[in-house]
Amino acid sequence: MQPLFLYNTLTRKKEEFKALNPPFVGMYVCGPTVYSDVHLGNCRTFISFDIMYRYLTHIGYKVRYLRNITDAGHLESDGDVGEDKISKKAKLQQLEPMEIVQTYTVDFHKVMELFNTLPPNIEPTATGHIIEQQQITEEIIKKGLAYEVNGTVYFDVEKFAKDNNYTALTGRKLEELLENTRDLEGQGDKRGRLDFALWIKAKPEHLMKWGSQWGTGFPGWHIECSAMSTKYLGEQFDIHGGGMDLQATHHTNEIAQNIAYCGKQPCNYWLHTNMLTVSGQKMSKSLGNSFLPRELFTGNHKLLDKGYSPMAVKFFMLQTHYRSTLDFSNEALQASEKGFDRLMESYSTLQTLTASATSSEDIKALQAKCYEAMNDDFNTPVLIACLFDAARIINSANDKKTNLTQIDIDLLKDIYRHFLFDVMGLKPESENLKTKQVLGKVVEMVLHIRDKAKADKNFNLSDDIRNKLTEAGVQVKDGKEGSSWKI
RNA sequence: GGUCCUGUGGCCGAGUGGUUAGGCUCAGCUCUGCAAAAGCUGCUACUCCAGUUCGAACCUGGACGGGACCUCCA
Repeated sequence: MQPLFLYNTLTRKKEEFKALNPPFVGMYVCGPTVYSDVHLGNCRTFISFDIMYRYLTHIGYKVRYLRNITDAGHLESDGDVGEDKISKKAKLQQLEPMEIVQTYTVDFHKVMELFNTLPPNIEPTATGHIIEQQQITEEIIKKGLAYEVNGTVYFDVEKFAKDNNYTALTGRKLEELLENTRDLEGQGDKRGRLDFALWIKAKPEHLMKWGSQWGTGFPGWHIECSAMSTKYLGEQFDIHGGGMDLQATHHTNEIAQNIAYCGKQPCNYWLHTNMLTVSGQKMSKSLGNSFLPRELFTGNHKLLDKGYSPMAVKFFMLQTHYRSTLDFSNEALQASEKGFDRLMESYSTLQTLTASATSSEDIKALQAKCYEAMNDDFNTPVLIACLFDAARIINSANDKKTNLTQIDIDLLKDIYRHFLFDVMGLKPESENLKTKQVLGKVVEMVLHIRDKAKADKNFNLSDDIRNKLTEAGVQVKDGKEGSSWKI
């Protein structure tokens, strides 16, 4: 087994990974809330953890990878004010809450498939684990670390913090947190300002609600992850992941819940992915500066010059380490797109190389560098740099400027297969997409010629072009702003 | 305001106390009927100030800039 080092948020250091029960590894990643389209930040996080999953598997671990679907329970704010996001949207659109959930879950899966990520081994839903969440809540009350007021159950943070390090994940001081927590209106019946809800009493108009010993309500924001990770990975497992924005609140509270429930730290390694930015600002739903994966693929967004294929976007993301912020720009995307094409082209070239008797390159060393990169906290940018070295060697060999033995050629094929395809989950662009892009350009060109004809008042020609295009299945529409077309 | 992270060449982005990151762009060369592709070469960077050190982009302190979290978000 390769010695693997990863950066642990809990210790703020790179540590060698030691599985609790090798070769088995339990990994939990906080999944999406399915009340609207996934945006790219979500995608980046899930792509990052997909690659960790793939790499752990590649070096021989048997991984059970869980990623939940949050289909209930998230509030507009952390108190008992606000509304369940899903039922809010449902009321807005006159739909059943589960209809919203279904729509966005299906869409989420489609997008993740476009990015060629593997499905998790288990993808549990919050609504499917209400009982488990209630049981944990009940147990925490029994331990004296939660209390019920008017049908809502709160976690007693300050009491918990007396015997436990509540802020272990952030390294903050509890006193400072207490001082700096803003005084929000409608904090309800909380005793402490840091207390958070495990179970929330539902108002009559609330759509998603369940019966419980505390009355009709719904689960709090953090409890589902504790419930589902415990159920499927046990009280202690290896890796817990999520976006950095979850670190301070969601994960901190999740750890507190688990310790309160069973007295154990839920997991050894906490991994956090950094944010996506647009023009230097965090891309987020609430800021409204996010673009949807589909908008990125089609280029149908005011910030984008053109569309980028899912694989080009993924490659772009992987050229930055997962713990660095990644800024989206047209230039950067285009640079990645070209680089990705070149890399893929070199793989085709590799298939046609003829072997020499001797080798002038050290392919074994290159392979070792690839492993070294991934073993260093999944450093995909360095891995990609190594693959570009491979591409240069392949192209040189193709130009007969360097020599490779058959053994080296086979080894290069292994490197591409293992790292580019198996670990990073990249794949050649589908012909379909490329054909479409080319077709689009051809049609634009024909229409450009037609515009010239129109300008010269050569309407015989321009009409002929339009008729022929229509025959071919391309509908041309002339508007004030020029011609547009669709298939 | 508090806590933390960060500042690298035209752009994007790795990185280690002394040795080439890599990609894209640009220029030149080789190849080519011309291009394209590919290869080679070049443009050789580390916010500023001070300190530690034989030596710092990499360590320490300060300044300035950017960002995240503290409030729903991956």
